[in-house]
Amino acid sequence: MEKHDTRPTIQDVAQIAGVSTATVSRTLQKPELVREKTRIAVQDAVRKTGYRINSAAQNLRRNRAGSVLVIVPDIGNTFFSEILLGIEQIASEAGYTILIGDASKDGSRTEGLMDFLRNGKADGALLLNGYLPDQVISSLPTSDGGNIPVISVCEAVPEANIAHVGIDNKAAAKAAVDHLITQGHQKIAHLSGPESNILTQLRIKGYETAMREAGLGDHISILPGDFSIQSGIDVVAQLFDKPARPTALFCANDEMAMGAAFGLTQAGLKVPDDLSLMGFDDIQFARTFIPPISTIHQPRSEIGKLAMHKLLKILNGEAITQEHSNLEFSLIQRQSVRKIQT
Amino acid sequence: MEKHDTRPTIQDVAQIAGVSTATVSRTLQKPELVREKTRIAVQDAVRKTGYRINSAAQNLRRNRAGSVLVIVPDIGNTFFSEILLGIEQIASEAGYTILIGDASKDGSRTEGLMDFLRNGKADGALLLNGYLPDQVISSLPTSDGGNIPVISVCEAVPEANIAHVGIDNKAAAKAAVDHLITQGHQKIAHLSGPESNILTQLRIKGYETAMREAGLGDHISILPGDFSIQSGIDVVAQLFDKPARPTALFCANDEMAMGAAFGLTQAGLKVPDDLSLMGFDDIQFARTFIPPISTIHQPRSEIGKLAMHKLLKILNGEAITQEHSNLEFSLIQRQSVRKIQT
DNA sequence: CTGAAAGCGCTTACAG
DNA sequence: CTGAAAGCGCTTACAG
Repeated sequence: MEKHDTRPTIQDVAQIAGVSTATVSRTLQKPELVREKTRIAVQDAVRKTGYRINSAAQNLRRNRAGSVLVIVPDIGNTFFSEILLGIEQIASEAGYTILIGDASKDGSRTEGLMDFLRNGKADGALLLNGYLPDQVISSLPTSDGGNIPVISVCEAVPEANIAHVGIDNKAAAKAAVDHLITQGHQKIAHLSGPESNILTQLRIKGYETAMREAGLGDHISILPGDFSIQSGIDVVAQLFDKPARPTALFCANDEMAMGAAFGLTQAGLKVPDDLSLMGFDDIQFARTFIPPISTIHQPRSEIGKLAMHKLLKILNGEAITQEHSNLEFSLIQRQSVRKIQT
Repeated sequence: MEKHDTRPTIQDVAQIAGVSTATVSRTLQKPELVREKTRIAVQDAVRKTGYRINSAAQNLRRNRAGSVLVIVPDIGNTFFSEILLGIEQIASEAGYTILIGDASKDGSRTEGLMDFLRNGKADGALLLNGYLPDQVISSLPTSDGGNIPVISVCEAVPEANIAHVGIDNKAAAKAAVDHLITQGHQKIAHLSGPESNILTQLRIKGYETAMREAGLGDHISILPGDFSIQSGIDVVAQLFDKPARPTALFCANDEMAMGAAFGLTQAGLKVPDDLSLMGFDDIQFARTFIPPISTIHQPRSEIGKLAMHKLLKILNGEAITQEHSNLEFSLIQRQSVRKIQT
């Protein structure tokens, strides 16, 4: 059993292969530069010694970290895991490692996590939490191309000059509400996310647009939530307060829709008989919830992959920041919406 | 806006402070070794230059990676996120960074991920997936204390000489079944995890023990599942095949319990009226599922913290491997189990 | 196609 | 309490 500090180095390989360390390095990094015979000798020596590159040395020499930081608001939220998987796949193909930082919901840890960039522990960052103060941005190191190697995912960072990957949230919210309207609903309320959140604002806009275009402006009713299951449970009481109780509730995410269904059940009401529910995101549990939740599907894996691809381009000095990409969402009809005869 | 390759180094700080790089390093690492006046001068220079340590250089010099690998079978599984949070908290306090590797359910990627250890990209590993072939273990570098810096979490790795943190799964499964028995159930079936899984085996043992001790050995009925929601849905058909349909089903995890509830609902049956359900793990969604799932709670955050603490000890050469620690579980009664009059 | 040599940014044993 | 110097393990421009 070899000791930690006894790992074979490039020196050992060079000695055994009878070449210089430069040749070993070349064989490993750019084999096409090395004569076949030499290459084979080196590869044999690598095998014989069990040599593995020392990443710290390589990174120091290459002036990079070999890793990218992914900041999520909450690791415990299933919405992010598929995005992470997409990111990780592309990153590892490119030889990058992923550092996952949980920024806690209030975003207060974001700044601390950004030290990873400043310390050179990460070469770039993917922000899934829509939070990045201007002063933090300006303190960040830039990539070779002179760009800030940071990309916002799903939640755009308002005003920041960074690239973004997500979906058209306003259009998606409108599609959700349009669906409810198509099913005959008119009194449609909206359970929104936290006020300051950019997604909240876009989804509210989509809701309002759909309602107005259908001549339902008078029925617009926005109830404040915070994306948590609990705020879905809590909204049920408010629903009863209304003089004209809505027949449908469009929730800004699936968790709140599930919470609302739970609260309704506790109050002796049923979904969709007593209230139709639309969610947003299509998280894993929405499909087998009772009843299964109709929702907006986001292509999470694709979003993660595209975001990482873009970041790689910036790191290679190929791309410019500031570009926004929206991927296709889709409407998933399940059993939480009932058709109303009109 | 400074360029990436223009970050201030310890040299710059030394020059401005009028001291040697050694003194700067000491001020940063062991301030008590430096005279106050000197220390202040250095700290001023650090502030003035905006100096941040270069981790790659530090790690190279210290012959460590400064990070630990956490292997999870599936990032998308909410069960792991709280464990991860616990791990991350302790790790970051100790100045370690976390690399999360998704091993995919079949464990086939585990070996690839172990290259992080061999490459020196990680100093140790936390295994949440119960898989580590012997030959991999013997190829791993050891820590200063001569121990293998790997700890299994939740799922013990059979036969491997590595430390472990989790709960007493057999006792927990027995407690779950005892609860069902206390509620008057006799025909209690068990939906198990995948056969080869160590947790599956322990939970089956707990189930069998509880049944036998209650004189219910004849009612033992083990249905094979795989921890997925789908296998919970699929089990419903098998339930109907039985000559004497069970009145309760103990599921080896919450996802399968939720799947079973879903399948039952689709078949026009209700939980707990037609079948009582017990889950295991107490994942986030169990509490607000309809009906809320009775289950076994695992102290996930504590498990993560303890595991990371142990790993740190091994990395510091303080602890020995091979030690097993079980934390307290608890039985959570919710509404998926009905009391049977006897 | 290959090697000698410099250097990436730190840390630390040694000497004073 | 502080500094000069060696060295961690790589990569690469330069020369041949």
